[in-house]
Amino acid sequence: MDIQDQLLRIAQNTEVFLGEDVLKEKLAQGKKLRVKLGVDPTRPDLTYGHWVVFNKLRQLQELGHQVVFLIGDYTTQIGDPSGRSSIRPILTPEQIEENASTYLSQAFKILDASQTETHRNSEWFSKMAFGDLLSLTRNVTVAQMLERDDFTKRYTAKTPIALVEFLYPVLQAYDSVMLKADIELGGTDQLFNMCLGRQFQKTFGQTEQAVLCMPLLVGLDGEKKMSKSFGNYIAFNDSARDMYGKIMSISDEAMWTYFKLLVLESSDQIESRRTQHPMQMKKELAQLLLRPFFDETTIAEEQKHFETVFSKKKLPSDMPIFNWSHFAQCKTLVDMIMATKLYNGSKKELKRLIEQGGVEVNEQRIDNIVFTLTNNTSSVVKVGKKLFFKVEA
RNA sequence: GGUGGGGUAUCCAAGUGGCUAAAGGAUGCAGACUGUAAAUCUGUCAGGGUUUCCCUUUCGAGCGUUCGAAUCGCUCCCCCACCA
Repeated sequence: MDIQDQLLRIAQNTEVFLGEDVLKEKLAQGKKLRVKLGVDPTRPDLTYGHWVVFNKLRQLQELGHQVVFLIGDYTTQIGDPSGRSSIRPILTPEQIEENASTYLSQAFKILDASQTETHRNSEWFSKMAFGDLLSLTRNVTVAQMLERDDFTKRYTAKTPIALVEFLYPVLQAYDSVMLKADIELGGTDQLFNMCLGRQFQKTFGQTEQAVLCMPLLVGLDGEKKMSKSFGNYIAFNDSARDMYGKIMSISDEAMWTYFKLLVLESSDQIESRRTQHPMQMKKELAQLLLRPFFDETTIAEEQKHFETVFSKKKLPSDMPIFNWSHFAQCKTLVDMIMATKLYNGSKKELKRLIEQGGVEVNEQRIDNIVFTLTNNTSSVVKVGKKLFFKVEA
């Protein structure tokens, strides 16, 4: 592939692309580029939000470049004080290792493991002398720090910023120096840190890394970025059923960005999809997005389940079964539902749900909270939109 | 270090002695309408019970004043701003 095409490929879907000239030169020399991605091992569960970044890494692998995962084990041990999560417990090295390996095994569902190199930043930071850290911090000014978007926001909103938080960008930037990164990848929220990496590399006499910011994938609510802390995510570890259901529940508008960022379809392809029924397109999206994680049979089953339960409003073919003996202590239906442990709200919430018509027995709505099933008869109970179970004699 | 302002439920935020399990938003959940989309409307949103009512816990933490405290007093913890 010629250099211009490679650059186009690299730039595809990026929100920010800095350092194109330097990159072009390196490509002209036929250099195998080192592509850095920093990984925060506090939360091992990956979401589709990460997929956007992995897609870019995979593209770069396909172009023959070297992906370097940096596990921020050292920075994690200090404990991330950002936002309100300052209470977050500091992880032990064992936990960090475990998280890191979970992270990688999930990542390799999208990426080629054989073309990936991993490092830990404890390799250099654990040996670093305090004086060296001090001279690193000399390279950055406070005004510069405050320019970082989220610091600006927090500062003007008068929410606290801990002093350590200023060190994070510094450490991350130094990682780029140690890894001799040619490209660093991240979400747009990483822009500042990655630019600082460029600055540091220059100070250390290296060529500046190119910076690629991938857009943040919008979450299930259709507004905020997909993130565990907002609860609007689809996780790589979700069950096929959850994944399918969650994809079907995204908004039509968000669906097109999913096609673009996750499936990597061109705008022509997406335009032609727009002319068709959105629901049908969403089903296709779900199929495409489940493929790296599940086999075709499972996907087909989940599609069928979805159609039965939600489109036709019929009962699902499989549901948990409980024997009557399980409910020996139960007086009312409410007690029985609680006894299955499938409902994860309070008893009071469940009663409210019944009062509002959210509970059915044998497809008949229940409207009083003292409702009782006839002993030793088989019934199907539906609680809310998604929870079903069967009671058998 | 000095001065001033603050800490209320998942989040934002009102409330300065009883009518307050605490206004109003937002989010969530359920119902209607649908395509488990969006929009809209309605209800609900601390826990438990023998459920037109009763009990328990909750307004940063603790102690106190009072028949009665989110509200008043004392001590402590934390945050913000300005000045240094």
